[in-house]
Amino acid sequence: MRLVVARCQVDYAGRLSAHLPMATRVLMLKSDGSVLVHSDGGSYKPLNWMSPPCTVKEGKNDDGQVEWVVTSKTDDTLRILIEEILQDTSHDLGVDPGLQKDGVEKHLQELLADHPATLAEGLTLVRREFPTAIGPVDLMCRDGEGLSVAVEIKRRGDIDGVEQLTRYLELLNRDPLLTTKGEVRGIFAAQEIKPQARVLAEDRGITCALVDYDALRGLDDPTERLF
Amino acid sequence: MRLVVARCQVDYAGRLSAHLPMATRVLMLKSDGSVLVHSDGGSYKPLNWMSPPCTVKEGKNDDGQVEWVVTSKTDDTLRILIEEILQDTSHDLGVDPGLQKDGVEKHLQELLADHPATLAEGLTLVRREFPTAIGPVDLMCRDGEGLSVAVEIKRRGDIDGVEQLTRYLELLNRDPLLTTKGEVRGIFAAQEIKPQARVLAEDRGITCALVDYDALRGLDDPTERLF
DNA sequence: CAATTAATGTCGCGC
DNA sequence: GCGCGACGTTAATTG
Repeated sequence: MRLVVARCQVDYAGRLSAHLPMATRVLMLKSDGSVLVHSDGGSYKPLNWMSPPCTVKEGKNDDGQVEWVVTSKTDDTLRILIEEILQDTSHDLGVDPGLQKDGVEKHLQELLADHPATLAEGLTLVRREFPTAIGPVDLMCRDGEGLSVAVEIKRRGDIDGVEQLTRYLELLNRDPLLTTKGEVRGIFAAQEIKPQARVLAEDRGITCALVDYDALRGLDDPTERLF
Repeated sequence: MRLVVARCQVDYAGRLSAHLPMATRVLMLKSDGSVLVHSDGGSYKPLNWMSPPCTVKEGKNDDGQVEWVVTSKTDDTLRILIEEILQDTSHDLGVDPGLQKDGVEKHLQELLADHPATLAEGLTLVRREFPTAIGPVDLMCRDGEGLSVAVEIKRRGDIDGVEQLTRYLELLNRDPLLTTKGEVRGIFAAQEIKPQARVLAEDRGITCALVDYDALRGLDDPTERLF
């Protein structure tokens, strides 16, 4: 890992063209050849970058100025013209042991699979990742009357999720094995449901269920935490 | 902007929980309080981070080790336990003049608006950003027989774009002014069309059009480039 | 490898 | 400020 602070100008040509005027920035060169150009603001996204695999070539342009040219196999090019270097350090970081996550959709699905009744009275799990021709339904359940219920789980429930569940229901309702006692119902479960999504869901007869992640986690054995 | 290279352990609690074991990493502290934790790999996304606005508090934990606690208004917390600092430098970068872009969907829309006939024989432009109750249609056109044609433009055509165009068509076909000579047709134009999207489009009677960006650009005056 | 889907997405525009 | 869609989305997972 090499960290360079420099006054530089950056030009990118690839899927689009982009240009950064001369200014002081931080250049992060990772050991896989990738390059990040950061300013003192914005969020974690660099102003400009090159994704690995790529190679950096240090040289001089026609005017004798230092220029780095970063190229990838897909013909993307990042050209960094350097006017002045304020810092240039290198460190051996070694391989990172990596990130452990807890609380994403997969985990939410596990919790709801263990406690389907929190979604609707009398609901029991039939199968997780129930397969259909266009992809798996997050949870397939059965309610107290023996009716099939398809559950789509999102962390943030927006209109796309409702469309997705609608497509599943359309398919599932063509299956005579699932509809013996009546139409397959849909439940749209999310930690947060956007108003538009709620309206669309109700319009399609889909039930919305707000999920309380912390409460669900509380139902589980506390020793099961990752850390 | 402060750059720190250190052996550290990181824990994040917020919308999810995440944990990074002790290892050597780069910590980037931006002047708005945001913090990025980078390893020597991955792509431009840090292993962990805090988005602005947030504040960093340097202190010591119960064992007397240096600990940074980054907090935001939304109760997100990033805890960085520092074992050893290998580098610690600060620089005044000033405000970045910012990025200029060229070549994204907007530009694609301009090009297709200038050359609608590349989408379908005899197509002429009626209006760009044709307004409907649920948002503007990218291009509203008319074909050789005087039929209305709605065009949705994407760089990458996936299923969402087809759903979007479907919703537009549903609305447009309720307008008697547009349907005097027959139903409004839909064209889904993109530089790349995913198989799923193509199937769904055909199922709904929507025509798919692959757009050749370079060829289109060739039809235009080359002096119009931004830089 | 391609395709599909989630994301602490982020970013920018319009209302 | 919220809602919505684009993004050089990126990144992970699965067939």
